[in-house]
Formats: sequence, structure tokens, C-alpha cells
Amino acid sequence: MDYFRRTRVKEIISGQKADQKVIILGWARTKRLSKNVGFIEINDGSSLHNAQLVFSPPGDFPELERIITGTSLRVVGKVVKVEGREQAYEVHAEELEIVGECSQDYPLQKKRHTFEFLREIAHLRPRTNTFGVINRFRSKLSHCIHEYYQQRGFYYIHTPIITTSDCEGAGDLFQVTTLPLKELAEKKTELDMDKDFFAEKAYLTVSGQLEGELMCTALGDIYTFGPTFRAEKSYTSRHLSEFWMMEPEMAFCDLDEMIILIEDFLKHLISYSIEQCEEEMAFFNQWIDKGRQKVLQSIVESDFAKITYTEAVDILKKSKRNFEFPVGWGLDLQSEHERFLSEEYFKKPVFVTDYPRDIKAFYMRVNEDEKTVRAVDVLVPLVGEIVGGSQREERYDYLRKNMVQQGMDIEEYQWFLDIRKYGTVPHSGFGLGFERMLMYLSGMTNIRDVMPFPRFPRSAKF
RNA sequence: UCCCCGAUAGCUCAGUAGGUAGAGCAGGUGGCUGUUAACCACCGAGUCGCAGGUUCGAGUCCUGCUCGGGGAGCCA
Repeated sequence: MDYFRRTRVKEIISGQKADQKVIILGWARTKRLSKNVGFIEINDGSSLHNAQLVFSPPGDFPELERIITGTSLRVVGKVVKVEGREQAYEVHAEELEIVGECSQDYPLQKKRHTFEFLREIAHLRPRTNTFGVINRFRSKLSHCIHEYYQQRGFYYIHTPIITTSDCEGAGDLFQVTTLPLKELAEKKTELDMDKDFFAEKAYLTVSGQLEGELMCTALGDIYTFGPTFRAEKSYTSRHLSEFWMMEPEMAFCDLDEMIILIEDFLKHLISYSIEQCEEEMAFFNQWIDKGRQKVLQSIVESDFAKITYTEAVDILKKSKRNFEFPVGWGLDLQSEHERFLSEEYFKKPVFVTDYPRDIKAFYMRVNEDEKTVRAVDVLVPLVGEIVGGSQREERYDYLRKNMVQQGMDIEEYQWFLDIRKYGTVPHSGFGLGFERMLMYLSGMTNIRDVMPFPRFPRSAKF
């Protein structure tokens, strides 16, 4: 092929290749033919926009007859600047070659499809405008996250995907096994875990946090960014069974300091999107959620709201709202409560800190009052909880006591206690749901549409 | 797991009071002096999600199931 010689559509439409002869490799998006002139719009994934190929006269290109939306092509032609048209540059074709014909039953058409239909053809939906934009945006935002932390001296840690910790405090786990389940079921024999691959129960990770904590006590500042697995049967527009989470962990950092970092980080992701992903943000603003860009811009320019759980409960009580679920100190905040705070009361992202210890995880640092812990959630309009984190309990005795109270096996988690025994330090960390951040930035309302190949209960196709 | 809503051509949908299905797009054929989701004409295309039931007759009414969507819980 001409892989190294070809020119990307992106370079052509930006005018970098004016008056030059180029080779384009891509897929036809639409064809318009008349007697004296014909047009094909070609897309190669480098941009939302297509390059227009001009065939004059079409009779010189017999292959045109066999080209429909979806056909892959190799085209040689000259880039020409044009005036008074939708596109500033187009390509006057000299050679046209069909690389792969496209069957007539190609499901993607030159019109809008519903997201529900596209989810059923997740192998083809990357070729649509919307998913092209989302997938490029996803890549850019991943890069942005790495760049942000690398520039600040954080180290990227690969935490294990397979774990034997079954009570990290975050939901149900997928079990990993090589035992011949069918055979064992037929024989109705007891499971002998010693015969399993790891000689004990193993699971897919629900968080890299515990290992992240270990690493931060050696490297100072670390972050993880990888897949996370939850086996809850959640049928909602903001849950997946497999999703990507970004988790930094900082030694010698308390909750208030971490909150400064979180705000700066989230604002950086927004600014980066606005400044470095113009094409994507313009698309979202026009087709997905009109006014999204304006909202994001205002977020960058203002401070996030910051309240304690106790203050949140007061606000909810004073709101005189008729909530479906009760509001009261000690009760968990429900979706409707979180939405009220971020969408109606503050109308912007809100930090909620210092939750009752009884409704939070065992590893969170207990406050002086002995009733609350140094936890923080970030609630954003439309998406809900986008960040959850805490200052960790660095005091050996406190942590051990918590673990005992929760009925945890101390011996099994001695390694987690050990870092509190050998030169313990205050440390803090949080988790950012990557897909939820993508939803927030794009305005997409279903998490299954910001994940290339989403997994959820009863669905792991493609 | 619970509560709502939905399922009609490849796609998006319409279908009136139960009376045996229709439009746009896509595809095919032809036309058109640069088109922009091009346009014009013609053509083919459906076990109305599945299984029962009510009825002389069911896309339309009833029951169950399957799948999809929205919300709740769980959380990121």
C-alpha cells in the first residue's frame, strides 16, 4: 500500500497540502453523481470532516458505479483551493481504486441513527460522525490526564487487574477461576479452592487504591489509570461493568490539599478540552448538547462549591423540597439529593466533605469528632458523583480498629497495615470515573455511548 | 431486583373507532452542466418482537415471555 506516502484527510482540509499531488486512503461517506461531474466525500478517521473528491468527467472513472457509502478507496489527486463553497480545499481525482467494496446491506446511512440502534452495531458505529468524535476525544483526554500528572512529578503505576482482596469496600466482584465449573456442577462436588489457579479465590479489581497507597509511600506521588470491574447489576445510564478509572495517591497530603489538586485537575481537563479539542467540543455543542461549551467555560472561571456533609444535610432540610427519600444526618445522600445540590442549589460542581464514618469505607481518616471521616465526593450536574476520595487513615491503631469492626481478616490485610507501621505518613487519594468525565464534558447522556465497547449485565458483545 | 414506557420494511417513523399495512431515507434502474444528508422519475422490499387468548375478524384489546429505553438502588 501507500501507508507511509498517503496524506491524511485532516492535512488536506487544513490547507497544508495545497497544490500538491496526494494519495488518500479512506472510506466513502457519500457519493453525488451527475453527467459532467461527480463527488465523493472521503473520511479516513483523522478528522470529523471529510475531504471532497471531484471526478470530472465521471465517465473517466468507471469504478464510481460500484462505490456506495462505506466503500474503502485509494485515490490519487491534486489538492485545489476553491472559493465560495462549504469546503476551502478539495481534491481533483486522477486515479481511483476500490480497495474493498461495501455490501449493499451496510447499516450505516447518510442520516442520523439513534444511539440505541448504533449500540447494537458497536463494531460499525466507530465509523459514524458522533463516535468518531467521541473516540478521538477519549484518546486526547487520556493523553491529557497522563500529561497533567507526569508534568507534576507523579509516576504512572500499573496496579494488578487480578486481586485476592474481596472487601475493598466498593461493590460486587467478578470471580476469576480456571476450575472446570461445568464438570464440577455435574458431579456436584464441593469446590476445592486449593485446586484453583491461584489456590485461593481471585477477582477482577474494583480499584487500584490499596496498591496505590503502597506505592505512594515509596514514590511519593503516583497515579493509576486502567480498567476497573464491578459486578453489580446496575441498569442505568451511568454505570458499566467495566470502566476506566484514574486514581492518584499522594503522600504527605491532607484532604484540604487534595481538594485544591482535584479542582485544578478537573478545571485543567475542561480547559484542555476547550483549547485542544476544538473540533470535538464544537461538535458536542452543536449536536449533543447546545450550550455545553458555555457551561464548561463558566465552570473554569468560577470556584467549585465546597460544603461538608453536615452542611449539605442542612441545605436539603431547609430546601422544603418533597424528596422521595428521607434527609437526615447519618443517612446516605440519595441521587435526588445530590442532583438538587449540584443542579439546582449550586448549579456547578460541589465538593461534599466529612461524611459520617458509618456510611463510608474503613480506610478513611477519622476526624477529631470521632463521628465523621475525611472523605470527599465531587458532584456535578447531569452526571452525579464524578470523583470520590479521602484522606487515608494513617494511624495504625485507628485503622486496625476499623478493620476489626468491619469484620475484616486482619492477617490477610497485614500488608495494608504494615505501611502504617513502617514510617507512616498522612496521605490522600481519589478516583475519577473516566467515562463520567467524558459524559460531563461532551453532554452525552448514556455512559454506554462514551465507552467504545461497553460491558453491562447480559451484554459483553464485540 | 423494583417502577414506568416501547417493539410495524435495512434505518427513522405513521397507522385513525378492532376490517388483512404506508411515507421518507437506504438499495436497484434511468435522468440531470459543481453537488453539499444533492435533486427528479420509476422499481423491489414486511410471519406488524415471540407464544397464547378474546372476536366472524387483531398491527390495534387481554395475559405471559424476550429484547430495548428511562428512572430507583449500588457506585466512579
